[in-house]
Amino acid sequence: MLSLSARIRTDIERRIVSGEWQAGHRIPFEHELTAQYACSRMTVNKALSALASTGLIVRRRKAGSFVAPQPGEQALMEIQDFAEEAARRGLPYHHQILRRQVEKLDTLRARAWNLKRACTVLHVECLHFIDAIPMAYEDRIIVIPMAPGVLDETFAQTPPGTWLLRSVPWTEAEHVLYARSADAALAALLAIPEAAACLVLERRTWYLGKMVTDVRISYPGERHRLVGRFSRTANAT
Amino acid sequence: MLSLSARIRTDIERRIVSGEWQAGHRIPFEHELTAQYACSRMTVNKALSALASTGLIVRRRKAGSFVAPQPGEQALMEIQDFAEEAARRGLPYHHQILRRQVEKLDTLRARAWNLKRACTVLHVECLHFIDAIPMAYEDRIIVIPMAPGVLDETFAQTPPGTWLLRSVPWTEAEHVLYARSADAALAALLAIPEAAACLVLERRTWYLGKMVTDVRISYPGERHRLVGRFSRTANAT
DNA sequence: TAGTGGTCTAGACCACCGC
DNA sequence: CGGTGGTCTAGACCACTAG
Repeated sequence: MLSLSARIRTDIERRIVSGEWQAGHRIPFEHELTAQYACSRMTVNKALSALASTGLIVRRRKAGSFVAPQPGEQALMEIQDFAEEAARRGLPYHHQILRRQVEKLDTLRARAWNLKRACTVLHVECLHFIDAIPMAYEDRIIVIPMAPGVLDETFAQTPPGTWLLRSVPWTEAEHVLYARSADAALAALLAIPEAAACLVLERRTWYLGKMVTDVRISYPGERHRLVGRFSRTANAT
Repeated sequence: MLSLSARIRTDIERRIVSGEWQAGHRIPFEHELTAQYACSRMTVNKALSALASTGLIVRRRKAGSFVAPQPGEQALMEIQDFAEEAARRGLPYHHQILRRQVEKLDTLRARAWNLKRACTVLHVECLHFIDAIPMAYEDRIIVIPMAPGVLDETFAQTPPGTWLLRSVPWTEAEHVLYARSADAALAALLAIPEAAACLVLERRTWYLGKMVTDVRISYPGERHRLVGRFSRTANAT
């Protein structure tokens, strides 16, 4: 049993994550929702304030409330976009697609990718360069039905991670971080000595409980650091 | 200019992080705060609800509102307590203090520890064992004035990270993660081959803008993984 | 300037739960 | 049982800002 304000909030949330209301879409005014749900303005305000505090919407006096432009990742989630990172540092970025093919995963191989069932996926490998130096090797599968349009995308212009962030909604994610020594193949790709230490980030993303993508990104240990910031001060009002 | 409900919230927040109100302390009832701040109950309720949603307090009908037992870390912050991790996995834990000495850091050495000024600190090195296998090497400095009582603590019973978590409040933290190859000394301590890949976590913690502690924890890459989970669904009501 | 969100009031009813 | 928090109402005044 949800409270009315919680129901209003989840109703709006669902429309946003489903893509029905895209970034920039204007949410009904408080007085409209008041009429729609037959409740007082305070109840609506509580729902919208909660959404604003999570960053899902932004509110402007006189203008209204709008779906926030960025799906708004948090902390360590932000590290994904290499092009953006390079731009911040004023360095040129490019990427290179090493593989892009549809694969049928049998049960065994599916399990290796943390999928429960056999499945048809798009398998992509990609190298990321910042200032012409290889900064990361990305090995990724994308569950095709979860990413409509992915088969029309070559990733020539936009690397797969960036494309997915822009095109596919997600609700849950998991990161796993560990260090390993580069094998010969990885060392060659990243132009580092064999057995050099690498930082490996595995990221799995779901939408409403269904796997969207599973990616393993390997960074040369000496060239990359992941940074996360935390604050315990509440971020309201 | 803070709103009244925000002021009530930060007033209570400050008493909690300062230690004036310890875990389990009962916060004044809503009607008491209503009288104290000469405002309506809704205003007080908004402040307390916000604190409850961040996990800083817990609220129980008929009983009242209480400072939450755990200071409530988030996501990757939780990885710090080895004893707890070992207990979850049903394995024995112990630690070994390799160094514990007061040091005067000159400006140069202070900068190496990310401190801006010369400073007197407690320097601690510690090895963590799970199931008798070395799981991490910890190299830490503690800014003595920020951790009252630290000079009376030998860390024989409680490792420094756990002691700090329990004894010293913090408001901001930063994590930096990277991979490196173990040098001879680290390899010997962790009982791994020289040049094996290690995951290094640097964590800096501040209280109201002043550095509390700076720690570098090195994990054998093959023996440890850091996991973080994220969800975009709001976690209220 | 008019309309929006930001905040607050002084009530109200209810569910829950410790006594 | 009585007191607490959970939620909601039907107003109100104000600050901000887009048009």
